[in-house]
Amino acid sequence: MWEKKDVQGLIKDALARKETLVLGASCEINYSGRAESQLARGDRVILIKSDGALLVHQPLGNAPVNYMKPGTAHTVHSEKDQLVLKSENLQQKEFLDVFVHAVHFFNSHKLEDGQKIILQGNEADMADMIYKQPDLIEKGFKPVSQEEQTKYGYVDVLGVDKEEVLTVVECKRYCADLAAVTQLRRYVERLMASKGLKKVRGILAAPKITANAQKMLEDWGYAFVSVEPPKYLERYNKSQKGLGEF
Amino acid sequence: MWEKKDVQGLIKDALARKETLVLGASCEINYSGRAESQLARGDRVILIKSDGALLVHQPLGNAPVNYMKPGTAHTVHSEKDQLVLKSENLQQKEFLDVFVHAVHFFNSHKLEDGQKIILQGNEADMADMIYKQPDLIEKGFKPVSQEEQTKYGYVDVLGVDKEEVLTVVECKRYCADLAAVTQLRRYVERLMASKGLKKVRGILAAPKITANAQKMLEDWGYAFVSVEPPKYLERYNKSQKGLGEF
DNA sequence: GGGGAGAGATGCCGC
DNA sequence: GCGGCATTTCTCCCC
Repeated sequence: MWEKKDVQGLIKDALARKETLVLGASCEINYSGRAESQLARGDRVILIKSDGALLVHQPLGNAPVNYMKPGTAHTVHSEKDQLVLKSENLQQKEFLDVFVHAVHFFNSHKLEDGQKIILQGNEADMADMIYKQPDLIEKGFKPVSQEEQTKYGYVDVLGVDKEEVLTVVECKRYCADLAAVTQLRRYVERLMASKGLKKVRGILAAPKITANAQKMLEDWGYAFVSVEPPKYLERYNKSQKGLGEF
Repeated sequence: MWEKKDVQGLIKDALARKETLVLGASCEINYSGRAESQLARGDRVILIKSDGALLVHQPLGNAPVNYMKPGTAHTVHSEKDQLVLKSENLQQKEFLDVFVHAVHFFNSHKLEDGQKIILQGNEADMADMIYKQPDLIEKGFKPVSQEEQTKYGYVDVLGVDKEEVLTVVECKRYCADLAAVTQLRRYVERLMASKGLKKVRGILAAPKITANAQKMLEDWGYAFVSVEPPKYLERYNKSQKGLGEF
């Protein structure tokens, strides 16, 4: 069993040495900043990183229940037989207090990691794919140069159709919703205004589209094209193919 | 120093007992699912929860670099003197492999927490505040009943101005952007169509608005009203007030 | 540093 | 389950 008095010293040392520290504890938590929160006593994992980032995780779920951004300063002290962790981010004007009732585990270690994650299959990769295979949109669709594209804002793919009508393609890697249609509409209107054109086509490229979004799309004279983002479920699809061969 | 062979057993036991486990290790990570990622060798903290959620944190930054959702199954085994953690979520068709080179620390514990966070100062609270103090929008603004509100969709506050013109108020707790204006526009148009009205006013209530959004708002004949969400920087403001008294 | 938009977004609530 | 939308969104990129 961990003595709170000992843990107080361990946390203090770990913070001073800029180590990453992990604390499993029964605690109460209060936060005040962009909003306010209270969390009554329960078991949580608290992670503090060398850049000052703090995360509080409950035993279930994906997202942290409380957190503080990098750049936060942390101090520990004792208060009426309680271990108190105070976190302040003065730039962000945010505050978080952890009142520790019991410590389940503690660890700290200097962690070294210069690697960056390589991620493939995002929306930019999807736009690249369409650039290289414009038939995915429709026959006769010709993308224009990348430079032209950035010039007129954040349009994913800009091109002309087989009748040389300027066409905006907005990519979504998920099921397209109302917001996606609104976004496409904004781009089309912006282009019509900036280029003084009467007709600019709008195409939404996504694996799926909701019924409401489809309706709004049609109301505005735009079109939907079903396109799967690259690398989507790649390993699953391979394993299924493997099974199918037997 | 931790022996990988020992840690393999510890992880296996912790998973079997549905404990929360924390692993500090040098590792490589590959992911395939909705996208694909590779992460070369480096030190990270890996958190696995009793519901199967997995989080991988690098030593810096707020967000996890890799993760798996609740419902994921985890197994450990040895492969060429390497400890390998394999995570599979068959419902989501997602896979994640962790190749452990060295273990810096490990802990596992059964965590109990039935508490839910209480958060105040979100957008719904902001809408409530406007309902109770309609003068925050403008003199003569009268909100209509909550039931009426839900009937026509997700309008934050629906009311009438001093000249009895139907008015949609969209709240944002942050600096309002182009998407916020588009959203307001969508609600106004939806209401005009469903009620057959020629004029419906649109008001964007937020602490700030970007210059572009302000312009688009004016182009469409809508208005901006500066409103701070409740509980915003409460503790900071109190401390400042305290200082000012001296 | 602000603005704009994506995210392996996630999570919540409604129907 | 899908749909619509907020999030203490966060993060990245570009100006």
